[in-house]
Amino acid sequence: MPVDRPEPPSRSRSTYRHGDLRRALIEAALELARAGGPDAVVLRETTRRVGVAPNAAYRHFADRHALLAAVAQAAMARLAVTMEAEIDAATAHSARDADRLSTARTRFRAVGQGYVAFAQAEPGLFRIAFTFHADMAQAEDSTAAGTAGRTPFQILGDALDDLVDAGALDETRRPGAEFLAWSAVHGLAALLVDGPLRGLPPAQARASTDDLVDMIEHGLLTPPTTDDRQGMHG
Amino acid sequence: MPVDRPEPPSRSRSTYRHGDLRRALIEAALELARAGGPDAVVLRETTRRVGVAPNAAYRHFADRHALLAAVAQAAMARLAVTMEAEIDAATAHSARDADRLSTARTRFRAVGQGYVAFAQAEPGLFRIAFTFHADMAQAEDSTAAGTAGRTPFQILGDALDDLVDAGALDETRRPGAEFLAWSAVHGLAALLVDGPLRGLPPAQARASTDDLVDMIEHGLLTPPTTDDRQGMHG
DNA sequence: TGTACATCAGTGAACGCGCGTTCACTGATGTAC
DNA sequence: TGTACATCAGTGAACGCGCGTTCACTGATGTAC
Repeated sequence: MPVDRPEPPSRSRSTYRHGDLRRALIEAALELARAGGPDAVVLRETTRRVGVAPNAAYRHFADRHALLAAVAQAAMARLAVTMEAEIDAATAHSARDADRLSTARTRFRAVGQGYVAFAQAEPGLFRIAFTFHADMAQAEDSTAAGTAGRTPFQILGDALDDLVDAGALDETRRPGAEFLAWSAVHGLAALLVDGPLRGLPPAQARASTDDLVDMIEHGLLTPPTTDDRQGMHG
Repeated sequence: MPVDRPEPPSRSRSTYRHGDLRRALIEAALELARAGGPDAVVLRETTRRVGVAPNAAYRHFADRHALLAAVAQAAMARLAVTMEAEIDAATAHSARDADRLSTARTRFRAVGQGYVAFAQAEPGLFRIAFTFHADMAQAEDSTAAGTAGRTPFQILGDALDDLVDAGALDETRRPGAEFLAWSAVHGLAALLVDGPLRGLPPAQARASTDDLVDMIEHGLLTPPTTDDRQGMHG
């Protein structure tokens, strides 16, 4: 029978020394980050929560920074999950009578909503994801965890590609569009997390995000006119 | 001869005990923040740099947090100064043949450029300004330092008002426009400071900011169309 | 199947460090007479 | 002008704390024979 392989690691196994200390440490550290951001991720407290000696962490992480980096990566993965879920929910609603254009727009909007919703719901995780970012734009080692999965950056890029395919976004404006859209949405998220928009009710945050996505869409849609920067060159 | 006075004080004053310890501490702490962000602002190191006993700080600040808050306020003031300077430089260039519209646009663009330039040039100060923000949107105690001066938020608001006055921005879209524009520019700044755009050459950052401001202008200019969110309601 | 052995995940104790904050003080300053 | 005094900015020493990291170790595990 295909019984459990001699595999040491697993969630609730008592077969090995601990089971899966590395994963347990990351999860405990994630809880700390959730509550207090990057500064709250303290090695000793992490091991304490797992019920293990402080130095046991050094079997799995070179030092505190390595733990931080792993937590940041996990936080980024959670952001991606939230975004995917938001996309699924939004497209499921409008799947019936939606044409290609409106579907692409719905998806694009959901990308922004998911991003902002995560930042507001999990400010600590959002902050650590960017404090120790592992070059999110490059999706090189995103396959490390095996589950592959799109990064937030890839999710955004795909949504923009959809807009192009649906004819909502001119192909000539596609290059670099990620960074424009990303900046706008990230800025709102940051102001909600760390800035003067902290404490805004989620409903208002959603409305603001809608307005912001409108601005992005219109801004990206409109072809550049020649005299746009005349003030700079006059 | 004007030999060194017995003065313990800072600049050149010999009038009082130290002269102006509070200001000296804030300036030393600003240097720490410049180099290492909020976490680098350490009370003991601050007093050490000023050449004073650690507990001397408690004559001027209730605790470390109060020092941090003062540094954040000073950093925000420096951001405002950079923005004002950018505006002055930009409008001086185009002052000759510029009409009202292009002047308003130039000013608006300079607001964004100044903001992003400061973030890139002084990431440590930019970060502390927002980590311990004292409700920047409310300009209540901005007169505390005596120099009054507009806050970054006010500068942005005034630039938007100019756009409305010049006819570049529809009055109906003015309310809330600060937060849309601010989000976009702040996001780019944040990605440059803390995110995957870190290390982008200043020239490219300027170009990206121009693109972003274009997007904002177009996005704010275009009146909302009724079917914009059909994907959400279908 | 049983035994000897190598591996290496987690232990226990300790380290040096720098931190924020407190206490009772001291001595230069400005002021009242 | 001179003297006594109150003020309070800065001192010196100490505190308890929790941190990250190191060391030599131990003992359960998987493996070779």
